[in-house]
Amino acid sequence: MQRQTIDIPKYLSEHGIKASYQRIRILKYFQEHLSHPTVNDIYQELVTEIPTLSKTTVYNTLNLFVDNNILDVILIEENEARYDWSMKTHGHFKCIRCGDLYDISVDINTEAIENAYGFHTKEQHIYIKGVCKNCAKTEH
Amino acid sequence: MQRQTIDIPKYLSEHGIKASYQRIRILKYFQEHLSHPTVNDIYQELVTEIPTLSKTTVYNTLNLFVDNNILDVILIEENEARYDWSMKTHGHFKCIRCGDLYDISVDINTEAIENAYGFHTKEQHIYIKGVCKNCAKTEH
DNA sequence: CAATCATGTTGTAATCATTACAACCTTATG
DNA sequence: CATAAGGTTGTAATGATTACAACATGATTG
Repeated sequence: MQRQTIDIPKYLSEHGIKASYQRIRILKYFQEHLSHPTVNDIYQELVTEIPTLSKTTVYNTLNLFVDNNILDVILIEENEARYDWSMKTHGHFKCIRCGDLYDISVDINTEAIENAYGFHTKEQHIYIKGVCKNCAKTEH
Repeated sequence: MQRQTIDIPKYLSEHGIKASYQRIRILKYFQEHLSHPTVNDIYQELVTEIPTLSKTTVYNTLNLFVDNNILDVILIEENEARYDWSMKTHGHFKCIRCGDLYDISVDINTEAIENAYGFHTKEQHIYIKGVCKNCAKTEH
């Protein structure tokens, strides 16, 4: 499913969520930005267009979306959560120099782990920290 | 290297850390508990034997250990950090029913990722959430 | 041994992300 | 309209983490 072509109100209804204005705008943020925003990133941008927007609403909405499997939480920062509209399982790479966050295509064999340990997997999270291509270039 | 046989003061010196009483006791905590404690877990247990212990010291010491690659931070909880004395690369599994945290033996092909994206890897973190063997048994 | 200096520890206060809660507003339904 | 259910908002509380300054400790030098 292409993120760009999604009918957001319809998409919300299909996930059992009533399509309020704020919820539409917040999900639209993810449609327009292929990034991994924090609560504040979203709030700061939307509050310029929706002056009455409350940060609590952003929190409520993001939690609602996570509970309904529309968004994933990325716990790669030490102090705040980032959110990701994941269309498929992937991992994240954070550059410790420039701080940018990249999607990476990586998968682990959860079936082997389930067999070995008897676990039933719900989510898998993979993240790598290091130095990105650009930063590796600039200062050897 | 077996965690049980390590000479802690010597181990700290080898990592360029002065072996104070508090630092020894905190690292010893990891030697005695094969768990993934929070700052509070460590503080609560040690303060009974070291009544003057400050929580700030636990924070300072754990940050010091992480900076010197003795401990890893596990960001699997939404609200607080856990710490792990990792002897080798592995992943973590958190049961969403009982809340227990397990070590799992899993590795990803970082070399392939480095080649594909030009990243230089410093750390890799893998965690899975789901239902553990015991909890899967108790309620179908 | 005493003096001195660097380093480690402690407690309090501040910071900051997140949540609780109550009041208010909006929407759907009869 | 009237009413109820649900959504939004703002403020206050919570709780993990850090900043900072005072104090204690341990090593070094004369």
